[in-house]
Amino acid sequence: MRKTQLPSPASNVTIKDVAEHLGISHSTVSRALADHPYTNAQTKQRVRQAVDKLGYVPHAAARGLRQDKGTMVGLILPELQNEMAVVMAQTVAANCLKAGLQLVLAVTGDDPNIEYQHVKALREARARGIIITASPGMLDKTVELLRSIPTTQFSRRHALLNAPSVSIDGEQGVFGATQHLLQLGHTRIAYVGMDVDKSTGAERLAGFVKAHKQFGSRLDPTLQRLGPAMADFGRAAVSDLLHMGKPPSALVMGAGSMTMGALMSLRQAGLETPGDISLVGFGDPSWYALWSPGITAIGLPMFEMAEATTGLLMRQMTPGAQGESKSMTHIKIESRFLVRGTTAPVQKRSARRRA
Amino acid sequence: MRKTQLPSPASNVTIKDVAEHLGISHSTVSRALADHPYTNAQTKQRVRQAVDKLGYVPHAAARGLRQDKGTMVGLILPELQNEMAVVMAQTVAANCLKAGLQLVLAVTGDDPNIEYQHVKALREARARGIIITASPGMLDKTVELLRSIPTTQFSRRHALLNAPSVSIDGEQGVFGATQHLLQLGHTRIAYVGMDVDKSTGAERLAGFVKAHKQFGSRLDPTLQRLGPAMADFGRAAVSDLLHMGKPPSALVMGAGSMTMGALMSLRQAGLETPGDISLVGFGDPSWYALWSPGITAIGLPMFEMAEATTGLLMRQMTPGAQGESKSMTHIKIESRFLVRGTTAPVQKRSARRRA
DNA sequence: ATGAAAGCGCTAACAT
DNA sequence: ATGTTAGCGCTTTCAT
Repeated sequence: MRKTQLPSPASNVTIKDVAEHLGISHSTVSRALADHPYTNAQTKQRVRQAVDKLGYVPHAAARGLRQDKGTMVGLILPELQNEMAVVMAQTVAANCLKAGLQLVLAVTGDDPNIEYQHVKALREARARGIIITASPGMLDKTVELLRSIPTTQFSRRHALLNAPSVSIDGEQGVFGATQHLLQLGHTRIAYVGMDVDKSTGAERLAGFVKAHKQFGSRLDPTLQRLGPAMADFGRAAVSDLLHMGKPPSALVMGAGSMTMGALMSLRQAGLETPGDISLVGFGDPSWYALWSPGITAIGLPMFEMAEATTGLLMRQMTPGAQGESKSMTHIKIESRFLVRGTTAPVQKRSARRRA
Repeated sequence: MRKTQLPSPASNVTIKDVAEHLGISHSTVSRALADHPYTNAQTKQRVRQAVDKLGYVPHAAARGLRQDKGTMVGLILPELQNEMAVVMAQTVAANCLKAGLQLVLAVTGDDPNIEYQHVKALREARARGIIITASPGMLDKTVELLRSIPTTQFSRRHALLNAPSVSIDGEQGVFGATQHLLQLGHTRIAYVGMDVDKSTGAERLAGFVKAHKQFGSRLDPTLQRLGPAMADFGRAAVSDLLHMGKPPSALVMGAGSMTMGALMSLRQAGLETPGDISLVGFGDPSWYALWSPGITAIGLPMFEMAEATTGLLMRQMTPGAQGESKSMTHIKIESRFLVRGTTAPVQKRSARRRA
């Protein structure tokens, strides 16, 4: 079977082929393509035509080898399930586009080995920068690798990694939510959130504790349920809470996925908010507002966070700001407490159990 | 300021440095690292140690140049707002990880120029494969470029691009929903969906029309509202529909984002489902089931679709299956109709307007 | 304004 | 089992 002569498929056309076709040297072609200052305008024209005609496609690897830098930016996240992750991806994608870079998305599932693998690949590709939500058990070698790449931490902050960060003020957020409930007269408030091995988990729990202390309210350890950030854990934890001898009259959720689970559990138990129990959700997916009677929530300024993170990374990637001059920036963004319909003053009779 | 001698930062250590350090040839190092069959085990050991000690990091571009292939797979989507996009990204990410490839995520906003830019960059990087939801106005040069890369189309299908595809059977889905409503006695059913310039938009509308024809029900053109796949369009369209002299008694939504908008509009108008009006949503985000009374919906087997798409791409990327032997595969996946609480038999009095 | 030539870091013959 | 050598396609001096 003879090869058809379509210009596009199997294009191994190089800069030399173009040069030969035009009877000029390949370095002239290179210059023309790069819009080099001292290049004949007419030559440029001819080169562009030849390029089109022959279907020449530059070889990124060759260029990357010469210039010792790649064209990508890495975004390393534990998962994509929450809205925040999606907003991050969108924002970084938009900025990459503007900068002519490619976004490499990596999902770790919080597995330190997978995390290492991604960072390594990015480093090998001479990635321009990395935005990462560090896994709790990040490997030393990963940290080391990261030190040689402009890095910005997002959401979680690793103790040993000396890179700027952007995170939510989870303590303030949960504190506000708890305070709100306390002021509403609730005394048995439960907190369902993430394990303290994640910095975010620890902070949010701290906010819960702090609010109780500050209001002189007694803290019942059995009302705190910590686990993985998954809907199912939230569901199970809330179910369990509802079956206690003295169930809580209010719920503060410490993660978006868990809020989903809480809703499932409540629905299954046939309980209503805020009639039977008050609820403060975490995060603010658009449907929270739609839910009747509207879910009271710890709202995250997602776009603001994403922009801040991307901005921090871009700054590091710009030649000027690098080196010794970079003062470490750690941005903490406050959540906005959104009072809607799922919280109300404590009822006389406690929440009834079952449907 | 003298440079500290940490092995990691500013690592320009090459394979030659490692060789020199060990007093051997650089090709031996290369072989050791590549686990070449005829290599002394002890040498391998020493090489690995030296690599660790010197902080050598392979240069992906150099390797890529030699082997004329990159390490990435592109996922090109119009947006990330819907759950399907997230599931796709997750699935592709998981498969890339297994294959040791990197996922490059590109968001086009359905802009043909941006789309071209992304495809071009991927082609230049010698990407291993691409999964794409083609924009309605895809440029010819984009199509041409795509022909030289293993490509799989997802969701939408471009007429001129000769690549396998996976898509939802939108016609079947909307047909089923409409039929359901028709059988419930509804005669004034509105359809709010995407413009017909997208293949998906055209198909879904076709399902709506087909159901009416098949059931001998009259089709009122004023009950069809087509526009961009955005929540706001859905909201506006439904509001408008509700203010008609003779408003519809049921709504079939042709896009997930629009369903969100419809819910907003209904809430704003103070109407209840299914009491005042019946509603069939599109897609099936997890909160549909939670919504009381549960949103009746055209459910998409998202994981199945994502797996099928990825599988199709992987097959093309494997040496064996390429070339003339590839019979074009177009997979059409049926939606699952989920009857929940927002649809009911038509009421005697039509939906009242306003709150 | 253009050509000639060197070399980026790696792999893969080809020797030995 | 290891060393030598030749490029991969490009950018970039250095000449001219």
